[in-house]
This record gives sequence, C-alpha cells and structure tokens, in this order.
Amino acid sequence: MESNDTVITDEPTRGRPRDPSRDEAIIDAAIDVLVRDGYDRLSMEGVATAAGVGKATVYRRWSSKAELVIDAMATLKPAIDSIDTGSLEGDIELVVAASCSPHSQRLFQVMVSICSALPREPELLAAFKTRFTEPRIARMTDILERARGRGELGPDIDVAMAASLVPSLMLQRALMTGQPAGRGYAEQIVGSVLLPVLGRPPRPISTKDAETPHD
Amino acid sequence: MESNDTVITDEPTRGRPRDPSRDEAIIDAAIDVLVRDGYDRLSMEGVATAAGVGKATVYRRWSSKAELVIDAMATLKPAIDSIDTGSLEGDIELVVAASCSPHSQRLFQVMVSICSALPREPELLAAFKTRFTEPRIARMTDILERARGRGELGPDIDVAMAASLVPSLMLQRALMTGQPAGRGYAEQIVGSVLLPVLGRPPRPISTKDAETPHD
Amino acid sequence: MESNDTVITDEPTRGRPRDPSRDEAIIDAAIDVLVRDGYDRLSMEGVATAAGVGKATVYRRWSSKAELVIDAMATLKPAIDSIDTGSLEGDIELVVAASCSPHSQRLFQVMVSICSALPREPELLAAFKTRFTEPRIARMTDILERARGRGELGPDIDVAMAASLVPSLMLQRALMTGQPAGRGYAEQIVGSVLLPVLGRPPRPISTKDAETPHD
Amino acid sequence: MESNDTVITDEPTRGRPRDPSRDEAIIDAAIDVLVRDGYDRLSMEGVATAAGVGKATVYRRWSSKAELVIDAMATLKPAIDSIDTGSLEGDIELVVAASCSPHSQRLFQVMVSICSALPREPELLAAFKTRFTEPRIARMTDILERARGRGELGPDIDVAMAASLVPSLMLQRALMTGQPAGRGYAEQIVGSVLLPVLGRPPRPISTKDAETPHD
DNA sequence: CCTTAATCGAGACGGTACGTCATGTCTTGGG
DNA sequence: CCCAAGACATGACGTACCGTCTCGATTAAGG
Repeated sequence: MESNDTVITDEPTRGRPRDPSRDEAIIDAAIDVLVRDGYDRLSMEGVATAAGVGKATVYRRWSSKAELVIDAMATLKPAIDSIDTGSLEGDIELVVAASCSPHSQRLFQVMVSICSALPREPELLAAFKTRFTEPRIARMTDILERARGRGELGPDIDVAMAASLVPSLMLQRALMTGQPAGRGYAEQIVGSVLLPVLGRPPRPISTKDAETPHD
Repeated sequence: MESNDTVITDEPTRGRPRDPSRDEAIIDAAIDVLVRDGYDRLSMEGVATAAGVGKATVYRRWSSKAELVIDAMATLKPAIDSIDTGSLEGDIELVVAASCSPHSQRLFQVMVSICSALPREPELLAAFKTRFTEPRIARMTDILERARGRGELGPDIDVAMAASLVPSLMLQRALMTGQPAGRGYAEQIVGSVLLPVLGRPPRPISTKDAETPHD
Repeated sequence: MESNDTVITDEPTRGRPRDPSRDEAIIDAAIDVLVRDGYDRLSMEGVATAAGVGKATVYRRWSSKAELVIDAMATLKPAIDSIDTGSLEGDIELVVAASCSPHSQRLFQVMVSICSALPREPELLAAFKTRFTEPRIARMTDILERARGRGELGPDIDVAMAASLVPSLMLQRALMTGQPAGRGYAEQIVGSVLLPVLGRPPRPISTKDAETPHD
Repeated sequence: MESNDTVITDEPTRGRPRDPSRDEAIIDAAIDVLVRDGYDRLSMEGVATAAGVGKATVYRRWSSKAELVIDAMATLKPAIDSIDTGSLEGDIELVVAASCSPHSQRLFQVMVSICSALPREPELLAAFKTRFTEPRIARMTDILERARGRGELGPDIDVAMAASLVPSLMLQRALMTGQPAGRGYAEQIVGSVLLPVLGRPPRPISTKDAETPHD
C-alpha cells in the first residue's frame, strides 16, 4: 500500500534517494491536519506546510489526497491486539481497556474526520473498513467464537451484531460529543448492552460514571 | 431560528416584499447539495445555482452556510411521531417502521453529510442534537418509560442507553455502507440487541434478511 | 481588436456590466510591465498586481498574455500622424520631430521589449507589424511618393528601403543602448543616410551632436 | 571570461579532473536553447538536459545564466574576417558575402534571441557589443578608412554611421521577419543605401531579388 | 397613476487557495 | 574530486471558487 515500494523492478537506484524521514513527517502531518480540519478541508498544500516540506515532496510520493490519507490510515496500528485470557469476562475487560486507550481515542478522532467523505469516495470507504472497522470486529468475533466454543454463549446469540456493538457505539459517541468516549462510557456499553445481548444479566454501573449516550 | 421573522419592529414593509417561494427553493436546494456534496463542500454559490436563484438572494436571508444549514435542518420533519399503541411490542413495531421509512432514510443521509463537521462547528452540533438526535431518543424514552410504568420492564434496564440504540446503529450502518439501512437491518437491531437489552429473549431473524452490520 | 466588443449579438446585458476603468487600468499596467520586464517575463498575475486588480478580472477579458499584449499595442497611438508640408525638406523635419517625441520613445521601448518574442509568436509578429512597423513606413512612403510626384526625387530611388531607414535605425539604436534615441541621433540619420539615399548631398551635423550608432 | 582557466595557482589538481568535453557540450546546448527559446526562457536546467549533463555540472562551471550565455557568445567566431582586396568595391563584395553566410545567419539568430534582455542586463549588453556589434563595425570601418586613404571617399562621409548600416539593417530584417536575411537583401542594402551614403550612385537590383525591408 | 424602494437573476469584482511546474541547491552512488 | 540523476524547499503561474457588490428589470405599497 505504501507508494514507494519498488516491488520487483530494482532499478540501480539512480539519483539521490528519497529521504525516508520525509515520508514519516508527511504521514504524521496528514493525520494531524485530518483530525484538525477534516477530510474535505485537508489539502496537499496544508499537509506540506504542516510537515515543513515542499509541495513537490508530497506530490512525488502521493498523487492525490485520497492516496495519501489511505496510506496514512495504513500506518496507524490497529486499536486492539489479539486477546485471549481464557474467559469471556476477562476478554471483555481487555476490550474495554483497549477501546478507551489514548491510541484508540486518536483512532476515533481520525474516523470521525473521515466519515462524511465515505459516501463519495469508494476507495476511502474500502480502506476505512480494512483498517478500522474490520480489525475491531474481527478481534471481538474471535473472542465471542471462542466463548461459544467453551459453551459460554447460547446458540441464539447474533455474534456478528454483538461484535460490532462496542466500536459502533463508541464511534457514535465521539461523533455526537466531539470528544472521544472515555472508560466510563465503554463500561456502560458493556454493562447495559453487550452483556444482555450475550445472554448475561446487565451489570449496573456506579452512578457517578453514568453517562447519557449523546451528551 | 428562521432568519426572516420580523420580531417586534414591524416596519411599514416598504419596497418589494421577499418572495416566500425563494426561501423554500433555497432550503430544498441546500438539502440536496448537502446530501450530494457534504457539508464542507457545500457553498452558498452552489446552493444558489441549484436553487435557480441569485447569490444575493441567498445572502440576503442567511449570512453564512452554517445558518443556512441549521435552518434547513429545522424544516425537516422529525422522523418519528408520537407513538402509543398500549404495548411495548406494538410501539417497537412502529418505531421500526418509522426508522426505515423513506423520510427517515433521507434524514440519515443528511446526518451523514453533516457529521464530520460537527467537531468544528458547535452551533451545528447543537442544532444537530436538537433536530435529529433528541427527538428520536425522546420518543423512544417515552415508549420505554410507559412500558416501565406498565411493569413490562425490570428495574435494571438502562433506559437512556436503550433509547439511543436504534438511531445510533442505524446511523452507523448508513455511515459504513453509504446507503441508508433498510427494514431488514432495523428488525435485526431490535431482535438481536434491543429486546435482550430490555430483558426479553432475542428474536432470531429469517436467514434471508440477515445482514452484517458493516457491509 | 478589443475583446469586449459585442459586435452584433447585443444580448440584453444581463448581470453587472464590466467596469471600463478596469480595462484601461489593465492595459496601462500591461504596458508598464512590458517595458519593465519584457514580454517573456510578463505574467498575467504581474499585470493584475500592477493594475491593482484581481487575476480573474484580467482573465475574464484576455485569456492569454499574447492577446493582452496585442490589445495593449492596439491602444497605443501611432507615432507619426499624417504629414504634408508641401516640401520634402519640411516633411522630413516633421518626421524627425515625431520620431524622437516622448510618445515615440515610449513606443520604441515597447518594441524593444517585444522584439525577441516575435520569432516564436506569429500573431504577435503580425500585430507588431500592423501597429508599429507599417504605420511608420506608410507615412514615410506617402511623403516620398508625393516628393517623387513633385519631381523632387530621381527615378532610381528605392522608396521602400528609404522609408524604412529612420524607424529601423532608431529601433536599432534603442536596442543597442538601452535608451531610446534622441533628436541628435535622428538628425544624424537624416543627414548622413537618408538624404544621400534620396539623392541629396549629406548634411553634416554639428560636432557636439554627433553620436556613434551603438553607444 | 572563461570560468575554467586555472589562472595562476596551479594547485596539485586533486581528484578527478574536469571533462573538457562537458564544457563544449554545455556551450553548444546553450546556443541551441538560446536560439530556440530566447534568453528569458532559457534555464540552466534546460541547458543541462539538452547537453545530456547534470545540473551540478553546469553550475560548477557557470553560476548564472548570464555568465553562461556570455561565455557561449565568446566562443562564436566573428562573422567577418579581415578584408582587404585593394578596392572599395571588392571589399564591399566580400562584406556582402560574409554578411549572409550560414555562420553569419546563425549569429543573427543568436542576436535576435538575446536582444530584448539587453536593457535589463548591462553585462550582457557589454558582451553583446564586444562580440557581435563592434567586430562587424570595426571591419567595415577599416575598409572605409582605407578607401578614404586611397581618395575613394569624400570628406563629408559619416564613416561611423556608414559602417553600422549593413549589420543594423540585416539584424532589423531578421527581427521583423523571423528569418535571417539572405543575399538578395544584403545586396539591396548595399545598392540602395550604402553606395549613396558613400557618395556613389545607387546600384539598382534585379527585380526578382527586390525585397521590401520588413516582409 | 406614478413615485418609491426593496426585491430578483445575473454576473463582475478583489481576494485566496489549490495543484502544477521550474529554479537553484544538495545529496546520493559510482567513476 | 568529478559526474549523472534526481530529491529537496521555495516560489510563481493559471485556474477555480468564494463572498461581496452592482447592474437592469420587476413588483408591490403609498401618495
């Protein structure tokens, strides 16, 4: 996905080689500008300025902002690593922790910044799913499938829907409030929604942590 | 919120009065352009052209695109009317029907088009909540509170969270697919998520209607 | 030649009419920039800035710098009006006066600024001849033909060549010195070259006015 | 003026010596680009590309395009060698032949390409006179002075002006037509202008060779 | 009826941001 | 140390819009 992979044709590398530190600076600046201004207001020139780089240096690597943003998304680490504590409750606890980590919060900001361009940019949508949506759901699906294998889940559970609940509601919360959701809200989702969906009794949250979904 | 309310000072209305049909044409065009291009790419000039109207006619009424869009949102009817069939099941059935009506689908498109500008425009966010989010949640909260009054809900149910589930997940679906969600998906949300959250057993859906949340 | 002559199709003049003062400001600025920077270094943006005008205002009228410069040349008055004193000597005296007038000197500066682009721009060359070269030669040819009709010139005189001598040598002088030639040089051309070519004895010039052709 | 003269300090010449063939290639390319694009459009990069040479190789030798062009002009042989046939008529015949030789025609193209930059580049103007203008005039002045010594010229002849006539009018012709003047035009200058200026009767030219000065 | 005044569509205006391109400098690997 | 290739920061260019301003024409209300 990176634009500067020479793949097979290893030409003798003529001329001055590209400075790898520029790639990183541009990608970092692109993320910053994206979060600050949103996808539609992001311009290649703005990214170049924010990166302290000439415009030509940006265009030499990425010929359009869609390609740049897609590559920038690709460099962001997935929010949730593989999880397997041996019990559903333990796994969910780790999911909650991962979903409200600082890195995950930044990912939510990026997602919010991009989302309204998705209907008009199919390639952006595809990358968005590949990089953000699917990894989260895949981890959660793994957890639920293992729990089902251990007999912890009944046969009626809609695993696909359950797996999407936490990221969907967290993103929704970020959209509606302008700020990424915190740990309190993640626990509320788990206690009020995810556990009942999985056939467990709801787990009330302490009053001080209670949050309404859209404030 | 409408800009052309004469407030108190009813001057003798000298000169040619404004043509009310222009207001409607501009608002309609604003919605169309909003859905087609998104909030950030919407321009006053584009709206004027789409409405077949001079730019001055637009600026005479709304001095910025934020004001125009806010007023345009205000003219959209809420998606869900007051509902009270006497039973929780009946009410939820009507909610499902309302949530996937053509009018509601258009509302979701508008919401998607606006959402990424929300972090940068507090007034837009406020109007968004007032016009879109809160009416939906309020209707659902009413339904759930009445059901609780009838003893149909246990005391542990997180009503606020439950009330936000359907609109949140429907909007999420629209974001991720580029198309508004249909009836099949609304029923899946109810069967797989809302009913368990309300303490009822899940209601499996027919295989042909099953949809994964993000495709 | 002006770009904004509506010619035949007199549409009902919809919209705001163009401001004629802008045309003049742009043309004047174009001449200034042309003399200062030369044709190749002249840019539409530079003209717009010098005219205190937006770039769009320039491009709305002239779509390329060749068109702008051609129209700018068209607004410059010819250097020499029609001349007929009744005698060859009297006519030549007036030609000398006209050839070193301030207006004529400015025309020479413009000609110098344009000349090196002529080989690469046929339309510019055509306009150059029409506006600068031919009027000068035509006036001089008229004078010489009338003199011939009065019997003042012998039959061997090459009128076409003689008519081109003064402007050619004046322009050459401007090219070689960076400054338009003055009256002394014009008289030297007449006394040392034109009169002998016309079959008259040379007229020596006072020593103090003598100039070498390329200093 | 050549940049690669080691002057006095003959350092031990460390490292790889410069390749003299590069100097020639660059100079030749500079002349080609100059004639093709004109002085203002000539760029160091364009010259390097045309010469099949790296930009650094050009800048190592000449630090600006003015220096490069001045040196390029210096390598061009003068158009007219020393002439002395013993008679004025014979000398003039050789001058005509030299003035329309292929090499002289190329020189005129170079002169046309440079001329409009002269008002803005004093050093270029100085080199232009030294390399192009003065040699031509000096040869012609020599011829005329010798003729005067032989008693072939009257005392009133303006030698300096007469010496400049042929090159001035030939260059003018090249400017106005885009093509270097040919032999027919050179003979016309001599017959119609130079001979009368020198006190001789005009020499009519055959009708087929007649040319108007600016077509 | 006729004046007055604010409206309307259309488009010109100054300004600005964009992506492209060219310039001169710097930095590779190789000779 | 030279050479060809080309990456680099900078900046100018022509284009495309934006929001404001200005035109002739239209339309109602007040005299």
